[in-house]
Amino acid sequence: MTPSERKQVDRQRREELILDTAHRLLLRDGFQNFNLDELAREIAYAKGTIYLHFESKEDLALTVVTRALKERADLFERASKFQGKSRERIRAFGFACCQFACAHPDYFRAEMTLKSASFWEKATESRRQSHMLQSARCFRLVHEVVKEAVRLGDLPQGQVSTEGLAFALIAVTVGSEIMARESALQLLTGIENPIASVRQNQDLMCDGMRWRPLLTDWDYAATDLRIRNEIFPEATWLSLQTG
Amino acid sequence: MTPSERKQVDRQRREELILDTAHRLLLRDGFQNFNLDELAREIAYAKGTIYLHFESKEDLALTVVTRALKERADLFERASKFQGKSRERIRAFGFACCQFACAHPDYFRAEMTLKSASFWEKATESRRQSHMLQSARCFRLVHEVVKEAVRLGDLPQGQVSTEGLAFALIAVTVGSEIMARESALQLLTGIENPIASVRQNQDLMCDGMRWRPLLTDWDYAATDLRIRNEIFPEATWLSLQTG
DNA sequence: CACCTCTTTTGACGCCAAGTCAGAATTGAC
DNA sequence: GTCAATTCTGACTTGGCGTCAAAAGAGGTG
Repeated sequence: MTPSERKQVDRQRREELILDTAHRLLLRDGFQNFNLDELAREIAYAKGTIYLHFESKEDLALTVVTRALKERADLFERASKFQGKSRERIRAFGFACCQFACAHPDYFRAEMTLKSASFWEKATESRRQSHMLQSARCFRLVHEVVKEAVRLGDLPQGQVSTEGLAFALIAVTVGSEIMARESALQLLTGIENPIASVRQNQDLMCDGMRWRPLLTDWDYAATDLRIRNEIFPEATWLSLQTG
Repeated sequence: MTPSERKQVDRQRREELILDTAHRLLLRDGFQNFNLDELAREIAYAKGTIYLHFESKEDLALTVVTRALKERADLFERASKFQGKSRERIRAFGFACCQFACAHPDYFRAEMTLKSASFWEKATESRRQSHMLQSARCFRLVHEVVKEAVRLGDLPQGQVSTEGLAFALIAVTVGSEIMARESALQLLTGIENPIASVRQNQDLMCDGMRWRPLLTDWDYAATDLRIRNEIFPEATWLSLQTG
């Protein structure tokens, strides 16, 4: 390893230290209260050093969020490997969503914050692009399964394009994840397990599309077990649903 | 009118001036860039005066957002008056959502921002409560129709509670409204008309619940016209959908 | 090792905006 | 007209983002 290579590696390591620490502080305090002086103290580098890596507080926060989004896309990638009927395959994505929601319960709240114009435009172009790239990965993986389902005849395509169907799945998922964490709404609806609500709504949406086999025509609990065993052996939340 | 009554009225008027102006500036600049010195200049009162009405910048922004949410609840209230089959009645809420989305396209983005802990806790208790009150009004109005649909046998109730079904409708709506305004996703999905996407997804969700009459078994275009004529004569967006 | 140059890191400082409060202005009673 | 009470004000304090001149470090040379 040449000295200049070593420098690169050191720099990378430092960037990860910044990101890990920033992630922790962001979770604890939220973006508004998240403080770069404190971050500098925690990582034992000067504040100026942070600005050697990131152009602004927003740029840093976007990078933290994009890292989480990449995890999501990676989980989706794994989910897409599941072998089975098309609706079982899309169910594996639902499983991935749960896995992700457990690891990053506040993800979508953060995602919404950073999409406000005043935030987004303060981040660097390259970081915005890499966020959109991960976002597109997620969409494409879902869309592929939808297209295959249509091709196989499991999913009747009426007026709505395959893109529109993929969008519907994403919308119901994101909406459920966000709203199920609303404490006021939890009280009103009596939701105890946000994850179960998300999956329930995904099921309703798939049934609405007439994506076969319908919920009542197949043992999806068995599918879930297969998904866990074959794709996400590390998943721990599944017991919440049945127990 | 006594002098003290007149004072009350003046104060109220001033509060509305603040809220109207703040609303405009918030839309233009977003919460981050929204500046109280500028607001003070625009309303031609000193900054201190703003603090006679609101405890903090967050408190003010929450009040602006709550005013919009009240409009939403009022539209829902009107929608609930529609006479027809239960699924037509819930469709009137979908119509109200569109009406609201036209008036406040950025509403949900703002709603998400203000629900982050660091924001929410800086507003006064009473303003938080009045936000939750309007939120609950929206939920209850939807929930009433769901319960009635179950009672009438239009909506089979399986595992999911009526609250869960109402939640599903809200989740798909909010999720669609938020995601349909994501410019990156618009590109990927080819969504041109966010409003149409929202309604489409609501339809899919209702079909998923087997809420009768199903989309294919009823002329809902005719229902939409009735809803407009009878409940929302001021609506202008409906032509977008058919045209 | 001493010296010099080039790179990297630093943290005190400038600046902007939220929130405060002592005093100015206004009101209304007598 | 005077005075007390109320209302309003905007200069000031505070806190945190982002900068940049200077300090520290790295590496080469005699």
